[in-house]
Amino acid sequence: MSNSRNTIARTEILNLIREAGEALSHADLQASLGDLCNRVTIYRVLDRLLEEHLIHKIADVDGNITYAACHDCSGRHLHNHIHFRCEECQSVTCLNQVEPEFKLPRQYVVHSMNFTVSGLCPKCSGKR
Amino acid sequence: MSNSRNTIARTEILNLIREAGEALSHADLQASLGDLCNRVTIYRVLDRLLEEHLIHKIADVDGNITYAACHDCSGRHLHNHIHFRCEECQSVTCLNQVEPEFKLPRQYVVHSMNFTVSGLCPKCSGKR
DNA sequence: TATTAATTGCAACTAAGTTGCATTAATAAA
DNA sequence: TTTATTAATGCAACTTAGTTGCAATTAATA
Repeated sequence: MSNSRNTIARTEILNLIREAGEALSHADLQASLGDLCNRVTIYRVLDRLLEEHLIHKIADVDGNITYAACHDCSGRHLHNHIHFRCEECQSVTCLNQVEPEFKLPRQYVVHSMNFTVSGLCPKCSGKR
Repeated sequence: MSNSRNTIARTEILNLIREAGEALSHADLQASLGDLCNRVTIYRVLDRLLEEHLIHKIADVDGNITYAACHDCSGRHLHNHIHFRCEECQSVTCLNQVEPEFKLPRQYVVHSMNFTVSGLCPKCSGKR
């Protein structure tokens, strides 16, 4: 059971993230939401949605943070899929079907992963 | 040929990064350097070292940036090894021997990668 | 040694994220 | 339905991270 409340800001932010074709930054959300809520509220709602495993956080190699919807994280919240950041159109997308394989020495305990590849997305590489 | 100059700040920063057993943040460097140079200089030296492919940049899932030495990047500067961030001791290390395997759809053009796994490092997982 | 341009320090600035606190409002209980 | 409880919000102020312009300095070359 959750004591998280269904507020307008929460509903709107979750909808925006779920319906976006790509991962959204705090700035993206703020632009879309206009004055529906304060920018601090956006930070706090994002924190809650992360805790509730409804969204996940993505950092590219420069530390830029974006957020994308979780698809099936009720059980485990591992997100071992690859994210792609396009250097041309700046979009960040989840490649849910691409799971990297790797093997760490036994003593390492893995809690979470952040795999981001940068380059040109299909749309932008085609334009060249 | 390079028109980059061998200054005291550059030499010291590169030494610190090369001799550290783990990746260093701007704050780590500033703490070690004391007043050897201005904090702005550290940012600028790091940018130069990145351009010269002597170090690489690592972002963990929270967007925290650290820097580690490159080992053999004269040819390609791809850094497709895994980085591990320990949630206990906060250290970030390069696992140079661990290269993840994955396959992107053909249209994607890859320029750089950022793979960071978080959890407990061998030292900290042993203490439990 | 003199010249040139890369590098630095400084101050001021922008951008990103956090905190405390009074107010508002979603939910559960009466 | 009304009331009580406490999660959530707005606001202002703050911290932290990184950037920029410019004058002064200094490494490297001639």
